[in-house]
Amino acid sequence: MPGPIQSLERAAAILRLLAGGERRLGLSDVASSLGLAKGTAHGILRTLQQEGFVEQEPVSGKYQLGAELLRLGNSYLDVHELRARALVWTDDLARSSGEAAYLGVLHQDGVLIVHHVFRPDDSRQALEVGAMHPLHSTALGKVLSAFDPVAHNEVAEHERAALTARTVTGAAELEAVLDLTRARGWAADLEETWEGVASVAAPVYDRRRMPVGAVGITGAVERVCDESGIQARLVAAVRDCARAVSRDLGAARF
Amino acid sequence: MPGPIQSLERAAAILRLLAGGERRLGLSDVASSLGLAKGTAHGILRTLQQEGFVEQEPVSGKYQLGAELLRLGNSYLDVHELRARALVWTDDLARSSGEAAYLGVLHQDGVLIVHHVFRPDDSRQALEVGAMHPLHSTALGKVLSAFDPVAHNEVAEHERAALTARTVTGAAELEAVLDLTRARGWAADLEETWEGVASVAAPVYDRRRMPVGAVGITGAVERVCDESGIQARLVAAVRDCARAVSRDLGAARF
DNA sequence: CGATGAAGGTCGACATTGTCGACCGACGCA
DNA sequence: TGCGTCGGTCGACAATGTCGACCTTCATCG
Repeated sequence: MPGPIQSLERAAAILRLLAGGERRLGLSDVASSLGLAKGTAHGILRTLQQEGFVEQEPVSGKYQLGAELLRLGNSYLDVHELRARALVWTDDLARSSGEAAYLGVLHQDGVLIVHHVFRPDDSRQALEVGAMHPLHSTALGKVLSAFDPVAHNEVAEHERAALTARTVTGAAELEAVLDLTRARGWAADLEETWEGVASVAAPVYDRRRMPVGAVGITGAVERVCDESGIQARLVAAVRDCARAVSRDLGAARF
Repeated sequence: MPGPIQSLERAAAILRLLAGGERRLGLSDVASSLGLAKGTAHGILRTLQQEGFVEQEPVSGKYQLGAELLRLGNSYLDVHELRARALVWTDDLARSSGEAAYLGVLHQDGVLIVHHVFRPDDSRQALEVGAMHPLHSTALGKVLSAFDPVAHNEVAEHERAALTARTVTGAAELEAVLDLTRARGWAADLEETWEGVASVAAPVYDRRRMPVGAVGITGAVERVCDESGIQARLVAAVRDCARAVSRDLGAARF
């Protein structure tokens, strides 16, 4: 396999640096963070700016991400087949469950949210499309970790942060949770990611019966749970939705 | 000014090609569309794939945009100061007007939607963050064209498509509309972009009193208009919101 | 069923291209 | 007024990306 293109790798590293770090970075910050000569970093930044991938504050000269990324990210959603198929079903899921519905796919070491339907009753909710959620503590993440071998590797190799007192961080305990998930075909998150918030999710399969994503709902624990855990009707609604999307994608009947 | 980096320009062109064109493109399509040797195109695509900016369908080998773009686009929103300041005000605007509220900025030859609050009452609305709207026919676009010289150049130089029977396409007529917009400080779109849909928008200024974006509302023409055009209370609500955001950004009092 | 063409991908020689580090002017601070 | 740091430029050098021929695979078609 021939080598990758150096300047592109560096440009990608710069974009990630700008995305992850502080709000705005100066040229020298970028250069020293990545171990590049200032001239080199400047050339890359200048080109990225010209293409709209980064913007420069005219006063201070600091750099930040550019609008073209938002446009391209939106185009990604348009092309995404899983998302297109799931649109109508997740809408129904949110309506019937009364909670916010999510569609996520594996991306790097997390769950990338590619669709989000707001909870029907309420307003003032932040949109989370494009956000990343952890693999080891969310219902979506556990489903992917349980059914997708690549996700399983990721969750096994990465540090698992204790986000709340209930987060499962031990390798053996997590493995047991994933076994349970595989056995029953769905996963739950009972205040393991955010205090007071619970979620349920189930896997979506493509035409070759490979897991390609997960759908789920998230809501306040007192609405979503009863004395025995997640309410059975919500689990059923989520699983029905996952099956419906899978069928839309061409997976064989269950 | 030293030259831009060739491989980066080409990579950006490939991403735009994938974003704009058909759903998926093969290696040869990409190479011939951009006039590149197959080997060259392959090297760039391989690197972009490695970085997550494009994905390759394992069967068929065709390429499409990758998930990393969505993640970075989302990070762009996090960093965007105008958007951060506008979040709460546009929320209020949607609530008080009962219509969907939008925040847009100039990007290339269009309006890039960076925030969108759903209409409060109804569900089943498509999210439009990341979408591009035309400059010459939408209220947001007219506001930007009227107050931002760069946007004015763009709208003057580009072809203005007739999206509906009411779209203003002539240069002189558009200029008159923009003059009116400048004079009264807001713009309207009465079924000039979509049949049955009207919108109002007003400009947002930064601390140096430079126009940096526009806020507006959009809704069915029978709800938004009365016999004299856009309802006065809606115009007032939009202008109040724009002033509030501008004040938040540090613009002097009006 | 073998020929054919077009697909994605690889390879190695070449010289274009991006990189490096010294340098420049501007700004802010003491 | 001088120092330190900032963003940005310049030119030499060779590392780097590019090109076009070539390989394998697959679907098509005579």
